[in-house]
Amino acid sequence: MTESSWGVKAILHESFAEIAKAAAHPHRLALMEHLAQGERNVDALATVTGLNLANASQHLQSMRRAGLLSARRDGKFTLYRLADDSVLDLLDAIGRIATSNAAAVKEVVSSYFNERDAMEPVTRRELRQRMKAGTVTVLDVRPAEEFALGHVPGAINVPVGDLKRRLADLPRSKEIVAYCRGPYCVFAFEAVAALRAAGYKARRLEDGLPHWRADGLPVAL
Amino acid sequence: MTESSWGVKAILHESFAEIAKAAAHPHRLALMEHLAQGERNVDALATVTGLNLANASQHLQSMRRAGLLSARRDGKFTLYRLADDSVLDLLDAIGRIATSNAAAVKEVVSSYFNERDAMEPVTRRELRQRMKAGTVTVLDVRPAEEFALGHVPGAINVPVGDLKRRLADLPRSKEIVAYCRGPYCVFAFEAVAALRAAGYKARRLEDGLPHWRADGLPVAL
DNA sequence: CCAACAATCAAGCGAACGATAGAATGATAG
DNA sequence: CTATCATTCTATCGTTCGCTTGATTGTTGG
Repeated sequence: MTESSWGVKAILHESFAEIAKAAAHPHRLALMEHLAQGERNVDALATVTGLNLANASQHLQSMRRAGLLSARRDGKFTLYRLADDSVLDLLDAIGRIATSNAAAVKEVVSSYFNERDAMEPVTRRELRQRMKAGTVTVLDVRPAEEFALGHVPGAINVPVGDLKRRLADLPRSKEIVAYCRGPYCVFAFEAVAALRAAGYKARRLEDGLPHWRADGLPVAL
Repeated sequence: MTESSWGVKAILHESFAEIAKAAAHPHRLALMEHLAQGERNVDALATVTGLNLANASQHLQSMRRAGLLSARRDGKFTLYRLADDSVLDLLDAIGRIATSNAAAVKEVVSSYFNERDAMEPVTRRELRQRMKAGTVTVLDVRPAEEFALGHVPGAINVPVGDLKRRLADLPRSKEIVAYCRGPYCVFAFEAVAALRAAGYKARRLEDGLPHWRADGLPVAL
């Protein structure tokens, strides 16, 4: 009985290691960040991450084998997506360890969080209430393709690169809440900084669309 | 502004990958499982995991560099421990993905969970209440050294290998709740099975001591 | 100061990984 | 049925990883 547990432990640790290994590459993390926004085909993912097609395909397959992704065929496209919301938890856990224990990350984060209180994010709960009350403008600063895969209902899509030239689209009367891909997507930080510089009252939403969706909150298409 | 974010993303993904990589090895996962029980020196960890000393030392150092572990010197010993409770979250997230998406793990888990309802674990909250009411015997089936590093107050320590010959130490009147190192430590499953075979009423505690401690519940020494 | 022990360091080896290019497969549209 | 496009497969090459061995550093106790 206890002899058998030797092998069991080994099997579990080996399986766990395969999952961690599948997440343990910068390119694969980038791919997952994009996949968290919604289903995408290989070519689109390769383009957006700047990877060679075959290379992207191999990374995606290795993550699929490990159980991080699932794939389905649609016509001549292979559409990949995150296997599960638990994959988001994994990414969150890694991020939390990084922000508290990795020097490089602490530095980057603090350079974006320099106005500590001011950058304090709006919670999903709070945003939901203020949306109902109509006291806030929601701004989605991701690229249009990602916006198209799902966004916070009523949000305005202005990719961060277009923000300066499209300030006129945004009402000055209400506070603006900006969001993007996730807790470590810098677009929302940059957007808030730019908006404030232009005299707007702006804050960012905690995390991004993937967490909003995983929380069971409504998503518009 | 948006040009700078290219590099920022790369830095973050690289740092995140280092953390995942540090967790992505069966031996390192085994080491962390033991460290979750409390501080240990290199030699003790090498022995308990069956690793060569230098090898264990190298694995521990790589995890320390990645921010998963911290170390302190005590006399001629180097005592390692988990850097943070967030490391437990990482291990949990990996485990959750494994149980839902990895074939090998699903098989192992289902073989231990074969009596689904019967194996349903006791929650920490429930155990705490029943401890106060005195309606339960708590059984710690980990090795004595780990018990010594901290255990649920009032728990009886009977390492799983000694269980059959020490059944007399356990009262038949109350239900027994067994726990060990964590959600994937098989000792508690085996103990519950053995106890039931001997006519006891027994269940296992959800997770193990590390989660009990991380939850802020009292730990005795 | 020296002997004993804990841990790390340094070098070397085989195995696994990651990227690339080119061939092969699968699916659709004419 | 063929041409085309999306993706995967195969082979290759350089790099990194993991383990072992033996030497080195650091700390304690006599």
